[in-house]
Amino acid sequence: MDAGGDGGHVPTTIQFPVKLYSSDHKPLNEVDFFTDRKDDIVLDDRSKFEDDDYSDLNHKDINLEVELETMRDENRRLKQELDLVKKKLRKHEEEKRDEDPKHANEVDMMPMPFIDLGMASLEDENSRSTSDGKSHDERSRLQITNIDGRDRRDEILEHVLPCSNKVARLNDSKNDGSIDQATEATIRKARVSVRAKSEAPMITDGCQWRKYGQKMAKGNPCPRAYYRCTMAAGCPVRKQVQRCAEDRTILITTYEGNHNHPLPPAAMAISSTTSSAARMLLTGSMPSSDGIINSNLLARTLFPCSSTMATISASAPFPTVTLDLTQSQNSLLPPAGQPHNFSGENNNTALLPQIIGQTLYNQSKFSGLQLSQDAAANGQVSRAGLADTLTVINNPNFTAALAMAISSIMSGGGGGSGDGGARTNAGVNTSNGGNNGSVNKKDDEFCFRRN
DNA sequence: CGCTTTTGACCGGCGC
DNA sequence: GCGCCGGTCAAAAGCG
Repeated sequence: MDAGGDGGHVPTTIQFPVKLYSSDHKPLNEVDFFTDRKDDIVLDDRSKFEDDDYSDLNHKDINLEVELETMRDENRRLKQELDLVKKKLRKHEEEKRDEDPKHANEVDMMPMPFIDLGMASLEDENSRSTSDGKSHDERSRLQITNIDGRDRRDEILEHVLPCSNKVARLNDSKNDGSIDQATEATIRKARVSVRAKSEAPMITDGCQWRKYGQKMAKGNPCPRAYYRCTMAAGCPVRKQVQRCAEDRTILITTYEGNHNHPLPPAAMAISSTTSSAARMLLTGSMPSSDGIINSNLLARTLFPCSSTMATISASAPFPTVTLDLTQSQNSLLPPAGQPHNFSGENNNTALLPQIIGQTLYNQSKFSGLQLSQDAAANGQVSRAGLADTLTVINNPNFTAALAMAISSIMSGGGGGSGDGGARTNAGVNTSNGGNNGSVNKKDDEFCFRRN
């Protein structure tokens, strides 16, 4: 995300709502995705496309059919892979339970092999909370490599890094740990941007920052300030702060990187959220431009109760998640002139953790499957949405990342009450990348906004 | 005096 | 190769 892109993109909204049904017309959210029925998912497009309509399918439609079929094949393959992994996991779990009953629930909590989710603070927490003394990172690697006795990291990596052609594939890095480094490098490039109305020069997010630079960015009369985390020596986390060009009351804070030190609870929520979002952005993608769509699905999955909030730019080299709090400012943010405080130290505090916690809480209840009730009500469908959905739910990293995100929020005190209403307008917005004379043409943004 | 901020210079990536 | 641009560095200045 860059200044120009932040500064007033007005995305064109194209809706791709979708409701999924299994082959026996059972709503998909009631379907066990980890059964064979997953392959039988069909799109309930009857409300939109009558049979006669298919005769009018143009080449794009046909291409979509081909893509969809390809996607189904891929899903079958992934499912078989997943089944195999599940069997191995069960076996592993049983063996582990036999060995040491106190580990009995460990696999349940992390039901799939997953890449290091890498939030330093969470790793710290995990390492503290586990009795075997292994860090989360260590255990992740063990799971990846020991599930069936062979190294599966390449396969998993295929799910993690497909969205960026510029990220080196690590075919030669099976045994030296460089996968983690490369993944981390990619993750570091992923950014999370928070848009919030504020008269204060900087939002209070619980961390200590030192300003190390300021630049005028093209297309924005407001300077962009660069900050580095100073809570620990060598902490790689940086953030950029800039006012929106079109509405200077909007403060845009862009975070990049993962802290290498424990965080205070105040900073924990936003840090883990940005990290989780960034990782989900990267993990929920496909090898083509469709990856962007998947990322959007993640956005509306991750933030089901606030479709105006989540914006994801998945394009390389800096995929970016934007949390737009300006839409809900009246109820969520303190009055103009007061610094925003996400630290949970006063009455209106923990706002961001609350938002995120609530959305993740909702997500945890709906498992990411009840994606578009509104869409179904409107009778709108999308084949791209189907492929999109199938890929995401087939991605082991999705669940793992989601679980980690949820656990991070819960442990960070941002659980939120949750309204249970995972409603979302599954609108996929596309901007032309020229948002307000965009500085960075590399970011093609796909946004969600309530119409 | 030590820390932070400011600000011009420098560097690397990218497009033409 | 050149220019543009974003990002970073580091010396100087400011501040408590």
